[in-house]
Amino acid sequence: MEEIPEKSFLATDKLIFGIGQVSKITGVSSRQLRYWEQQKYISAIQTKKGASRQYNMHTLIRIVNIQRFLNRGFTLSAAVEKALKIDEAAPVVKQFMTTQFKGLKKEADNKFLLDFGYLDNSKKQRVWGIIENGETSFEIEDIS
DNA sequence: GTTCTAACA
DNA sequence: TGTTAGAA
Repeated sequence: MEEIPEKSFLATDKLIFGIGQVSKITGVSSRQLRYWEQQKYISAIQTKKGASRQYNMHTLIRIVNIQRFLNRGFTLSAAVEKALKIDEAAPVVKQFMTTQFKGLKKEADNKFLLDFGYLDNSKKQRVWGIIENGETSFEIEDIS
């Protein structure tokens, strides 16, 4: 039997994409990808000589983020800085959500409640994240 | 057929 | 940044 990794069921770092795949997925031209690498904005998996470039999932996501900011009108260098902030925030947000997110309640087709657990140790109030029609907000429920 | 590097009507 | 060349 194949052993299943405990931290994540998908070994995302082992998913690799060629430059053509990345270009089609992200809409970033291969010319741009090579230029960005030259500018040290992104990096391909260590490869020999003039062999074809391969990118891991993290780099793919990074490329997607940079492209999104470019589409919003940012310059390349500004887009890279924005993407870098996301790279820093992602693991923190992930840790917070995995520990604090308790479950999901579907209240209607267009309304979901995210259970964020107790507000504090008094356990007298519960925090809900609300998402309704694309709008998000918080709500505190008093527990009697 | 795809990707690489280098160069530029 | 696009595109093109010749090579791998």
